[in-house]
Amino acid sequence: MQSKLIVAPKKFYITTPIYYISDKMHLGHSYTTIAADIFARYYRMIGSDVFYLTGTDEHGLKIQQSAESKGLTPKQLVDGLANDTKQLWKLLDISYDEFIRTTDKKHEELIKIIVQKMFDKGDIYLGEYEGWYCKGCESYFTEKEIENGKCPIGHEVFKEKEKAYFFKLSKYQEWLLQYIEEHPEFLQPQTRKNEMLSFIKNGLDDLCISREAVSWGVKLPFDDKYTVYVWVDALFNYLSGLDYFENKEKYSKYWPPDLQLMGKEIFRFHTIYWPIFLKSVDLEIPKIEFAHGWWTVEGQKMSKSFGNVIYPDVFIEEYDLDTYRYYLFREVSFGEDGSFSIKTVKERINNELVATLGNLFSRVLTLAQKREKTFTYFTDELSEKVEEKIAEIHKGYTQINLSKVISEIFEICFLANKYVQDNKPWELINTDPEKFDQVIYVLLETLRIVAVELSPIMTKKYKIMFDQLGLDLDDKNNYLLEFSNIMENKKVKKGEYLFVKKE
RNA sequence: GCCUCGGUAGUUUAGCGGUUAGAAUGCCAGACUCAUAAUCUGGAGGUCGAGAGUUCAAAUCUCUCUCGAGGCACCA
Repeated sequence: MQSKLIVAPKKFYITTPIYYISDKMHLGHSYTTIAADIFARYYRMIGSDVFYLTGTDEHGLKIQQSAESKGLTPKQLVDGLANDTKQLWKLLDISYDEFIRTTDKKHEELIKIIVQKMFDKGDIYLGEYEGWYCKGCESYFTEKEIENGKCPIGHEVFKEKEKAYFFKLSKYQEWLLQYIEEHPEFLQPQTRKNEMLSFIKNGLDDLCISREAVSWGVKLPFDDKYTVYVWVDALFNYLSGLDYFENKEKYSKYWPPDLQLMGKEIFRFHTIYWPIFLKSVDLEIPKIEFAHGWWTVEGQKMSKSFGNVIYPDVFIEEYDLDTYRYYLFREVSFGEDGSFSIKTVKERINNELVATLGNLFSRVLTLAQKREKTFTYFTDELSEKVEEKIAEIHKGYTQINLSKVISEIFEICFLANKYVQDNKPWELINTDPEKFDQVIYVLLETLRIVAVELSPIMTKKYKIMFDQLGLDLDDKNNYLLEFSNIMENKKVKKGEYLFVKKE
């Protein structure tokens, strides 16, 4: 798409974290995944070469134990769960280009090569790990996890020492600080960046990257008594997902990631370990790491024990997918924590989706159909304002501000509603048919732009909008983001309501 | 304990040195009838957490206090 208002980057590589698949994916997982999907769809639409990667993290003790208790092999267990996850993403209309699993052969191979590289470089050394060990769980626990000398399941823990491999994080501390300083966009939002900076300045300890008790994982290439620490394994999915070793062309086209989205709980791994690991193996650092907030539900922390976990598939059955995708990014400012409540869901539906957006479509299409003809290109002050909004929406994407994107789209709807009110086309049709035609053209073209701007967010409804506007989904020109003559000679046909009220 | 961020109309919030502090929602009144009782206009509602300072000028910068949220590692 060639718009005079927008400059599209040549390529756009966006990622979500790989999700640990011991549980069913909930609101939180879908939040990150849909956010990435919106970006991917937008950049694809404006003409960037997009690669969108998501996937699952499938190694570790939890999986190992869970499989045992179910009488399955770990691989059998994760195959089923990965499949469930893919099904859910399909239901949510996630347009990922690649679904990487840490149990994929290409991933496991890559991890071995990477770890060997780090080792050869001298960044990994054999040392001694000391921690609280639980014999029952065959695992070490952190100070935080231990309560009264007991592990989370209640076994007694003991201080134990064992040989283990460490990565020299400390060696890269100064480099990382300088890198962050020289790349102000690297870590966002600012408040999370500050936290990371103070964390680094407190001094980085070397990181234990081997696990002796975990057999379900990638073996260390230089010592197969151990498997590799989960975060080394997990982070490099962003590289294996690009087929780093199999397809250099793909890698050189997309690397480094332009935007990596995640929840704030794993920001540290992405802002400290990740760039340092990449530096260790001489790879380019991603452009932006962005941490979004957490959702509470009706003011309460979302957790299984409260029984208030929101599952997207359940929500969608009651409402619909586009409402879900819309609500998540309308209700809270991206980056902040948010509160999910049915009351605000209904308010958003009734006030915004129905009254402002749906009704605007409805009234304009009715008016347009009063003259049984098509309309010719015209511009006026509304078309100018709409173009300003197109630029603002683009800015919203570049600033990683999806709330701005949505509110600017609604600004267009407000402007259009007012324009209808001011011009009184229902009178013009009798008093000044020529003016009527001009007003309707401007409105129809405005609706087209609204539909286009909504398409990354509302992956189903925009199709209905296109259909009613007489636009062809497959015609690339129809997605143009500037005020154009596309709506000339288009036969509009009013159909079903876009959204219906919820009581 | 140390560090970071925030406290703006009933509610959610934008603004982060310069015209009467914007918006959405809720409330009140009016207009309109193309439209999903939708839309548009107007109104009420803010000592911009408290205090002090810097400045010609502060919601916006500095300091103190206060309330709230978050971070302080190996989370398998």
